[in-house]
Amino acid sequence: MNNEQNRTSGRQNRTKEHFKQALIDLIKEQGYHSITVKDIVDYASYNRSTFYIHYQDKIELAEELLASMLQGLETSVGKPYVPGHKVYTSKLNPPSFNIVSYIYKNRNFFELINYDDTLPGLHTRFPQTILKIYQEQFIFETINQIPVNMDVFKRYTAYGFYGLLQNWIQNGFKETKEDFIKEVIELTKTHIYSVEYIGKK
Amino acid sequence: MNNEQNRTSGRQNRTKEHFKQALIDLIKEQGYHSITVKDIVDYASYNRSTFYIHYQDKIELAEELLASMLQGLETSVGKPYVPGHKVYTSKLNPPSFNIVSYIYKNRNFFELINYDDTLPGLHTRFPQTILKIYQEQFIFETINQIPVNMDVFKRYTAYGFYGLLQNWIQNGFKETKEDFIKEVIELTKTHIYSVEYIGKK
DNA sequence: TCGCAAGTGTCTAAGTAATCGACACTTCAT
DNA sequence: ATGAAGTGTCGATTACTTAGACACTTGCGA
Repeated sequence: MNNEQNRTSGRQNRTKEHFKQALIDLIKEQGYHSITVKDIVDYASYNRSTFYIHYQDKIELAEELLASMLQGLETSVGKPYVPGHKVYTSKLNPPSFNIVSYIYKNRNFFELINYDDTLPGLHTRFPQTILKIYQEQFIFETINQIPVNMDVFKRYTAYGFYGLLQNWIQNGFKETKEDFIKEVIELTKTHIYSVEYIGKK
Repeated sequence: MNNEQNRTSGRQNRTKEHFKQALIDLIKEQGYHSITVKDIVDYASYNRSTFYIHYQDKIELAEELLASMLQGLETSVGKPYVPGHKVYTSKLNPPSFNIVSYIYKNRNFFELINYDDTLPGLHTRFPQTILKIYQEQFIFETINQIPVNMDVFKRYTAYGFYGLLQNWIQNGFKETKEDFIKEVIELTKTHIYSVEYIGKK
């Protein structure tokens, strides 16, 4: 809407993206803690002054990178999924499908979970975000016609799904997106036959 | 040397690199021919005018990309290799090793050989460059103590090596750099026992 | 323990890369 | 034939990036 913002936001965002990308690559190369601001600007071919125009320090960059990726993950899954008395296990539910797509699209970032000295908070906040998505996006009330504690069920399935994701990522995305999804579906079929949403009316 | 050039060349090069990277990604997404200048600047988040500051058209960008990568390949192999009466087949000769490293480092680019509608000239000029390197870098006169036509020998081994490289790239770099190199060494051992350079004095 | 190398965070003046918007084209499909 | 989309160019404007200097902190080796 504001012309001045629109005209320049592209440049600013572009620059910040380059710093983020540099941070990702450098973490893989040398680990997070040993990275200096100088390393980042050298890698991204910017002047050190430029870095401080955009970020207070390395920590702020790291936090913005993590927050933006997890935010993107959340927003990429779309609207809450309401099956409405319908068996859905013949194909992966849309939110999980979108999660897989988003992670694959940004695999360069998510590969950071393979590293020990990596983005602070990644190893805790990534699975938490998966769980949050499950909690917010799924509206089920019974599983296989049996009422269940949905809070427990969502936590269980979210972390189970996270475990599979982690394995997929750590193995370097050997399976295609489609094969991985298929694998998850097959697994799900073995113990979940239907999920139901009991509508109000 | 020139201060004014040094200060600004970083910014220019950075921008051009972004256009090159955008072109690589877009070729993989939609093929070379359907890409427009607008696609490139949109993808790289630049204004269309900026593109024309740096390049005349898409073709010039494509040619510069190809030329710079093949130039980098050539210069990365280092000095001419002179074994001097020494058996070398226990390890890969340095030039080939450097070629493998360079390709792996720039695998994002070299993956373009997997595509049909790809960078014009890539499929012909890439192997030609390998051959050129072999022709310029190797100074051998006998193989297994037998004098050979070096022109024929270099062409034969260069294209053989190229075939292995292509397979490695097309399979998504499944083998590590080290494993691939080991494989080439083992193959070489089966038919080449020694190469010699007959010095003048 | 001293001293020095390397990094941090901040600031200003200056240069220039990138932007916007408009123009006159050309293609191409409807 | 008519409009949508892309091309190539230009000039004026903007604001991003730079260089360089400053005072400070850290850490390590002599």
